[in-house]
Order: sequence, then C-alpha cells, then structure tokens
Amino acid sequence: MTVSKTSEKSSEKTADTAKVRKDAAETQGQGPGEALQLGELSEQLGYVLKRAQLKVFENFLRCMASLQLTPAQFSVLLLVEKNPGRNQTEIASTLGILRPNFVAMLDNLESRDLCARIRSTNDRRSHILVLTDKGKAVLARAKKLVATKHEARLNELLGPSNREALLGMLSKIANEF
Amino acid sequence: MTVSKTSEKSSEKTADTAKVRKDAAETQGQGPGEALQLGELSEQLGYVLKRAQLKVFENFLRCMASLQLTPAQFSVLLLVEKNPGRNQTEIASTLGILRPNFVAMLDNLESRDLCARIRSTNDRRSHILVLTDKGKAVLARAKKLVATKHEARLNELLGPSNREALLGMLSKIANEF
DNA sequence: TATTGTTATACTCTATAACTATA
DNA sequence: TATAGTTATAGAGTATAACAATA
Repeated sequence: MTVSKTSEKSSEKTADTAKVRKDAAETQGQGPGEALQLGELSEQLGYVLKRAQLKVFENFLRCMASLQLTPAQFSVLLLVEKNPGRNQTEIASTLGILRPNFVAMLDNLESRDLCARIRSTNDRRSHILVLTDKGKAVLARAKKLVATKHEARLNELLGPSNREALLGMLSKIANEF
Repeated sequence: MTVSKTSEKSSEKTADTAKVRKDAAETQGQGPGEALQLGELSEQLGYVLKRAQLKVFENFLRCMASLQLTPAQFSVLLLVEKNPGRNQTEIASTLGILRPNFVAMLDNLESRDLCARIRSTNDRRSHILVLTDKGKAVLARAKKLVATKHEARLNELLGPSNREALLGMLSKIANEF
C-alpha cells in the first residue's frame, strides 16, 4: 500500500526521504518546519473562492450567534418577507434548495415561530409561506446585525467601492457562468 | 402544523390566500406565475459568493470530466507537486482538510496510481507524499484543461484585469477576514 | 508523554425515488 | 395524469474521539 508503482527502479523507493526534503529545500528554499508553498493554487479562482466563502459564512454565523440564524435560514426569511403569498416550491427553488430538503428547514423555522405555513384556499395542495410577527422582528434584528457587524467588516477590509465591484463580478459569475 | 401562531385574530388564518397573492402583486408588481424578487438577497455578499462558488465548481467538474478530478483532488496534486517530501498532515492541514478525512482521499488517488505514500526513514510514523509519473502526467493535462477551458471562460466573462482584481479581493477575504 | 496515520462514528448538505392529497 | 408537500434514504463533506505504531 505504501509501495510506489511509479518506477521500475525499486531501489529509489527506499531512498532516504530526508534527501527528498533536502533536495526540495535546496531547490525552493523550503525547509521541513516551514510553511508549504501554495504555488499555482493561490491563482486558482475556485480554490480562493471556496476559502473566501467559508470565511464569510464563518463570520456570518459569529455575527448571528445571538439570533441563531444560519446563512440559509436568513435567506429564507428575507425571501419570504419580500415575496409574501408564495408557496414552498417557489421559495425553495429560488434559493436552489430541493423541495424535500426544504421541509426540515421550514419545520425548524416554524417550530421557532419565525414563519408559518398556511394551506392555500386556491390550491389546497400548496402551503403559502408568511413570516410571523416574531419572524419579522427577528429578521429586522438580523438585518441590523448583518449591516453593522458583518457587512461593515467587509467594507472595512475592502472599501465600499471594491465591495460593490466584488459583488458585481460574483453576480455575473453566478448568473452567466 | 399549518396553523399560524402569529395573531390572536384566528379569522385571519382562514383568509383567502388568493388575496395575499393579489395584495403582493399590487404592491410589488408581482404575479403568481412570475419570478420571485430577490430583494436584499442579491446584495448579500455571502449569498452571491456561495452561488458563484457552486457555479465555478460545477464548471470545473465539467472541464475535468475526462480526467475525473474534483477541485479538491486537483488541489492535492498541485500541492504535492509543489512541495515534494511533505507528509500527510502537512499537505492536509495546508488545504484545510482534517487528517482523518484525508485518508480516503489519498486511498483514492493512490489506487488510481496518481500519487504514492512513502514511509519516511527519518520518522517512521509519517508518510511522505509524492506524485507518480502518471500523476505528474495527469496533473499536466489537468493544468492545460483548467487554463484553456475553465480559466479561459472566466477571462472571457470578466476580462483579465477584472479576474485579477477578483482574485485579489477574494484572497484578502480568505486571509484577513 | 506526544505525534502520525488510521478507524469508527456522527452530523450536516445534497440528491433521488416514491408516497399522499389534492388538482 | 400531474403537482405540492412529504418521507425515506443515500451520498458527499466535515467534525471528534480513540487506537496502533513510533518518537
């Protein structure tokens, strides 16, 4: 399992691994205890995009700790507030959430009295989604936290105009790529 | 379960849900069959960042379909090539992969003869990672595919200078946020 | 005692098929 | 028959504890 199938020269397999490290250090100025070189990785948009996304979500969760809202839950509340009278399928698909997976999410929000399912009288198969009064209040507080802690930190880091430019480019990728 | 706990006026609960939709349509110019309004969601960096990341990974997988390499696998091969002589812990932690989760990933790459674990002679606990000849060849082809199909598409969409600016801002977020 | 690689395990996300009740 | 919500389930990805070999 630890045997290399790379070369026929099996003597190389048992070569001193210290030498491998030493050669690498000499060629690239890297020693055993030092940080690794990312190389081309730091130029890969996908890699940097993923790392940035994780950091942003992490910060979002910290900012929202008092309200116990995840990014996904926040997006549901925002979308329901903006689009009253829509059903589960419409809200879920707009957010890229599959209908089966949306059920547990709504169960959670409804059990916390943040939103409610209302059986439609037009089409008794569908559930109209609305924010409860508590849901509206929590969302209002969430928006303030996001603006004053989360987005403010991003503005601080990038500057407002860069932040706008970043948003525009990401939107373009999200919509046209 | 579908009963709203929002209001004491229980008569409202059975109000015609068609009216809710109609009111919404009148207020916001939205009808039942029309697309939902994203509202503030499209200004949330986290939301747009996540959507963009998914699109980029999706495109990456399509471009790499012939080589069957995921973004994570590609990043491992790149990092091992750039840092020969490092062990599993070093490679994994640099990529933000937990050591236990790295085992199956390496099993996969090693079973495909793309990389090999070599027991270190210095410290017989650790496994030095190296690319096999096939691994080097596959990585070279992967780089070409990424450059000519994946990154080229991004340059086409954003323009080279915007792409650079985007990368810089994302790096800043990933490293300093 | 501490560390490397590993196993086992659990929890979240995501994805698909199929059921029910309505249409 | 088709659709909305739901259940069950399976697969990734991610997280922690603990073990064997080695230091």
